Order: sequence, then structure tokens, then C-alpha cells
Amino acid sequence: MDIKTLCLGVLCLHDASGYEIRRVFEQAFSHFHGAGYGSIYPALDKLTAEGLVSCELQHQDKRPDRKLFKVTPAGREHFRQALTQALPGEKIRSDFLVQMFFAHLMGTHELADALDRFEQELEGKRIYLRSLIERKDLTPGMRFGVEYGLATVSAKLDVIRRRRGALLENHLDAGKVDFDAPL
Amino acid sequence: MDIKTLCLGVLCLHDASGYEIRRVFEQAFSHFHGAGYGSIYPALDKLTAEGLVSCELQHQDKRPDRKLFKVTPAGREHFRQALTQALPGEKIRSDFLVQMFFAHLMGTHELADALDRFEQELEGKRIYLRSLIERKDLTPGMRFGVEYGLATVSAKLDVIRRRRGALLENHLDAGKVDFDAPL
DNA sequence: GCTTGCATGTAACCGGTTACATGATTGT
DNA sequence: ACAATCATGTAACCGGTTACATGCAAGC
Repeated sequence: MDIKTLCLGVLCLHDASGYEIRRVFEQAFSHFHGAGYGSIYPALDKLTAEGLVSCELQHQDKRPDRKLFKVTPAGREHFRQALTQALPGEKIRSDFLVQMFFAHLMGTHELADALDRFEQELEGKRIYLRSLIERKDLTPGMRFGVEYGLATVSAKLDVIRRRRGALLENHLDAGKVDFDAPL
Repeated sequence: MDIKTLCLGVLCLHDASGYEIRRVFEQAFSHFHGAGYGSIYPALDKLTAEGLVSCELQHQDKRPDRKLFKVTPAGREHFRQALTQALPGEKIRSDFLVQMFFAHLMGTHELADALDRFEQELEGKRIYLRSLIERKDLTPGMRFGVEYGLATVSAKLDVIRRRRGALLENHLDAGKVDFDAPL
């Protein structure tokens, strides 16, 4: 699902400027998708050109002008299509797990450091997701997403905390891995 | 961590051809990183040009010729550096969670379908990771990675199975989400 | 005076995916 | 006969990240 489609989705929730869309990405999506201005503004241009959103310039006192985008009926329908036709999947790119995979090539101190840092990062996410789940204005789907994120983060923290000691003690045992054996 | 570095890492485990490296990606990494030939072969060319790996042509009877790549001492050191200096993080891009987030815009049937498909995909991953964990030749770090993956997948499956019914019953309650409220 | 927040953009770059091209051998 | 496995590559394309550029208002 590309950023263009995601912007369209956010605009199906309510009208917004590019700046606001970014905030929604940050606040509501950040645990499963990221996006910066460099992809959002061009995406909005394309959506406008395709007639899926309309754009109206707003003057504001004591604040910079802003462009308010609204979904057109065609845009709403387009998003529904894209949403239902997408195949539900997840792409993960974990530098943390790369480090664990090659842990026997790291020093014990550096390994401990990587584990600590990542644990802290996860802890931050967990706190954030716990605060999100308190909100009363989430749709059932959004709440589901937050619970899913929370369960995932908790499971990860649990493994890290339970296995950390043992890993640090024997990570240098390289063994011989046979990748020719049928996995 | 880019594919070039990851190839170098695999070659730190044992000498291999591009084709074999791809198999390692598939069999050992696939749950946290992906790569196809289109990125591996160019990466190996660059590594060779930089003197981080050496390349030797092998003739084989009854099989196509292959290029056997080996890490040089410089390459091994380069990988150790990259590994320890990388900051441990994870990037997730979940079309599944996008669908859940906008579940109120989907039909009940399509939503059920998305949940079922994704559940099946996770179940496949779980079975695969369980078979991996049986292996006796994994390093402690690799075993840690598999356990981490298994715990994560199990937690996800658990949420899906526990919340599926309730979500399908009331996903159409759109409510009014206020993204201006401080999250 | 400095930082933070609001607000919009662009251009270069990069890394990776997809699709295509080739070809022998082995197993069903 | 047909599909799968081994084996290497290229070229086009695409989507996203990074860094830069600008500017005003409010609060510390």
C-alpha cells in the first residue's frame, strides 16, 4: 500500500492539510508505517491531478496559509477498492534481528548494548500504545490494531528479558551451521 | 542494513554462490528480511570491486558453472564494523494493519476474508519457525532470533483469534475520531 | 535571542523490485 | 512431455528518504 493510497485513506476520515496528514501518520500509524513530507506532498499533488481529492486554499490569521484537501466521491470509492483488494501482509526489516543472527561476530559488550537499546525502544512503544488504547474515540478496527501492536511489543520484550542473560553468556559459541541441510 | 552488507554477512558464515546466498536469505532470514536475485547479484559485483570479497569461477559436471565468493580479511572486518555500529531497529510496513485501521470502510465479508488470509499466512510462518527451532546446529544468536519470531507470530495469532468475532460484529461503528486531541 | 510549531515544497539520490533473458539437467 | 532445480545476469522502473529552502508567530 503506497503513501498515495494512505493519504487518501486519512482524508476519508476527515479533511486535512498535508501537515495534518503527517501528524496522523505519526500519531496513529507510526508503529506499522512511516511517512515524511517528502512523500506526502507529492502524493497529494498526484491525487489532486487524478481527481480523487479536491484542494482549497485557506487563509489563516497568525498562521501560514494552508491547503485543505477533501476526498471526492471518486476518491472515496477508489480507496474502498484499494483497501479491500490489497492482500493482507506485513513486511519486516529488522536490523536488530540481523545483529542477533550474527551475534557470534559481536563483542559481548556491543551485544549487550544492542539488546539494551532495543529494549528501551520497545518499552517506549509499549507505553505509547498503552496510552492510545485508553482513548474512547477509536473505531473497533483501530482498537484492534493497537491491541495487536501492544501484544506484539509485549511478546518481544518478554523474549528479550527472558533470554538476554543466557545469550550474553554463550553467544560466542559459533557452532557450525549447515545451510545445505533441508531446513 | 542494506543487501550488500547482508551478503557479506552470509559469506562470513561460509563461502557461497549468489544462488546459495539467496537460499540462505529465504531459509534463515525470510521472517525478518527479504531479497531477490535482482539485488544480490549487483551487490556481489560491488563487494568484489571494493575488495571485500573474492570471486572464483567453478566448473561443475552436470550443473551450470558457478561463481564461488569468499570474504577477504578486509571484508570480515568491514562486516564486524557495520554490524556493531548499526542501530538496532525494526521497520514494519503492514498492509494488514492498514486494513484493520480502516475496517469500518470494508464490508464484513471482505474483512473476514482479510483476517482469515492473514491468519493462515501467520500459521504457515509459525509452523516454519517451529521446525527451525528443532535444529541443533544453530548459534545461540540464531536460536534467539527464531524464538523471538515465534513469540511474535504467536502473539499476533492470539490477538486475531481472540478478537476476530467481536471485530466482525461491530466494525461498522465508525464513531468520530479526533486526531486533534493530544494523543 | 532561541527554540518550537505551523506550513509548504523540491531535487537529488538511492536502494530495491519486477520482469525479462538464457539454458542445461533431473525427476514425475 | 513438463515442471522444478541449478545458475547468472540486466534494465527499467518506482517509491521513498534525505537534505535543503523559506518564513512567520508564540512562548521561554
